Amino acid sequence: MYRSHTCGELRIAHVGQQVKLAGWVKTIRKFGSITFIDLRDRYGITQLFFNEEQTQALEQNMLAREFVIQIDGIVIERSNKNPELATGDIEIEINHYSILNKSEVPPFTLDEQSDGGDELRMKYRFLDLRREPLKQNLLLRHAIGKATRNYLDAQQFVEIETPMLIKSTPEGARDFIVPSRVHQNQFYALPQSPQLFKQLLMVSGYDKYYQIVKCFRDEDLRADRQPEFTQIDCEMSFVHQEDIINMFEAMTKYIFKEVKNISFQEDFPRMTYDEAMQLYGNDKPDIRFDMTIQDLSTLLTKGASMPHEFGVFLDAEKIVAITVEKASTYSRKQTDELVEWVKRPQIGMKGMAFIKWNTDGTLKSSMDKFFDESKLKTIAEHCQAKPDDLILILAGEKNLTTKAISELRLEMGSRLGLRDPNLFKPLWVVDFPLYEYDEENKRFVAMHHPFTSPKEEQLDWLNDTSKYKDIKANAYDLVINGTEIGGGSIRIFDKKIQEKMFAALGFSEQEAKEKFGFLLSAFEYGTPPHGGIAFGFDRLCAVLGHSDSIRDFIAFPKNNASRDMMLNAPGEIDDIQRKELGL
RNA sequence: GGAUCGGUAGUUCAGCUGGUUAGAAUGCCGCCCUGUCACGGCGGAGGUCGCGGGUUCGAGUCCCGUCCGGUCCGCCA
Repeated sequence: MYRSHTCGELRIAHVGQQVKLAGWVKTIRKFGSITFIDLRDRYGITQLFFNEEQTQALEQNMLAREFVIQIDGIVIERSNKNPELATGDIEIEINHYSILNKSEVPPFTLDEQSDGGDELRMKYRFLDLRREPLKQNLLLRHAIGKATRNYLDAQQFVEIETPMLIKSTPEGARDFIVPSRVHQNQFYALPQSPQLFKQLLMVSGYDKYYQIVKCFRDEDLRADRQPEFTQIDCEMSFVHQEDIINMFEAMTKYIFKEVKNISFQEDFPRMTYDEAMQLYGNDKPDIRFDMTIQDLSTLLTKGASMPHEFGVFLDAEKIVAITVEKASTYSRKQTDELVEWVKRPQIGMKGMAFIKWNTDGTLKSSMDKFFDESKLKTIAEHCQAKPDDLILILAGEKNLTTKAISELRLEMGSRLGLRDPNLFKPLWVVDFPLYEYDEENKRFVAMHHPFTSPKEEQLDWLNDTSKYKDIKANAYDLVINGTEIGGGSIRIFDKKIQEKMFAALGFSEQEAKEKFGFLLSAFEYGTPPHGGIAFGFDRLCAVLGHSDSIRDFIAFPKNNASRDMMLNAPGEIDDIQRKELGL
């Protein structure tokens, strides 16, 4: 027996017991003839006490950080207790210890706050995972997964696995491709999601399905995007949008309660896509703070109600503003800095105008040459500003300006500390457009995916290209704190409508049959009405863990360039493999 | 595909307008220390300044190229 207890469980009540512990040497603190060692395992830290005799024995053995040791000894009460530590009331007086394995000096410290850089810690991920914060993240992930399974199991969902080696499909993200050895010059694709399989399972009659499942997308990465990621993938039959939203709102509440002991008393608010875009410039609004966007286009563009000669506004397609409360004291330096911020290439604005409504009632702006004080006041009032507020105004091309004001709003929220990570503000965004126009390829593409059903009352509009941009879908996203946590839709279950959808997306009948024939075929054998949702499991973990980066919640993540720094993958394959695969 | 920031001791970083022998902290090694828990004190070792080229009397510092990493845009139904 290597151990009788873990390093996290001994308490004052164990005093006097003979115990065996095993773990890693975290720190060694030597005081002449006595020594303290913090022994660590995943359950916690227990202090070991080496008396004079044992300390002398230690010196001969060269114990060092991260050695794996086993000890036996007696639990004693500490004379100096450490309230910071769960086991801080006791320590183990050593009778005997043995080194189970030695360790090189780790390349970075494995404390709460490591001294190592990202690159190094990724390379030695197995060491980084010994650190408390990452351990907590993985335990949180486990707890969320467990709560999810508990909830769905109680609701009679069945977890069913779907294949990883499937067929490449058009639309959507780029597929990861796996060459087939048996069938030379043919390729499998790894699933971007089990979308089609879960729909087929509905046809098969498994009316409540879920799976916590890996998905793969061969696109460039971000802090919140990995090439392989995990979804909580769900689908239900005989449901309307309302049923899905209720079911998974309850699941979300259950997870928060189980994992964070946070109760949401009220229903999650709902907002249409159009409202979200108008008020927040964004389909995943962070509603922890207001600072909603005011549209000044009708007031200030060419031919609009207020006459003026400010060319930037006259030439603009769209003029929008946000009101930053109690920020009228912003200095010239601070506003200049904000102007530079919006001019960065990532934002891409040419400039920014602002109005300060001072506490003495006067108004000062960057456009004083063009607007007298009464006009400034009209604009400010239009923005629902009050004295002591600062109004930031952006003008330009419609899409760019919308995106920029949305980013500016989030930036101001961050700067003013309005994005409290301990506050969770979920909402549903509903009524997404069915189609989105792809400027590059001059055609409509499915905003969600090609199996999403249009609003029933707009079904006829599928026959009229001019109405495509206005068709809304039975699609919904769950957003928490500005992060898209989940998204889904009620699916098309009628073969004719599905064919029409494929046609609208520019597939020929031949192509549709080739790519999705099995689905169309299944639609001929009794498909129930169905819909579902998929949650980004990694993102959910990150949000609950108060982090922006999903990497911290994945045991072995990839870096920004899709590389596994520890394995140094991807790598070359040898000629024999290459030949076998016909590459 | 693009923008941007970075690469100097094991590690995290400083190193100004180019100028003696490239520093700090931490880690590591040695000595001292009986109540620490970020222990403390004293001493020591440790560097091809990512790589290649160029400018210069002289390059960690300036220029060009390249590789690697971070963040973001495009992309991600």
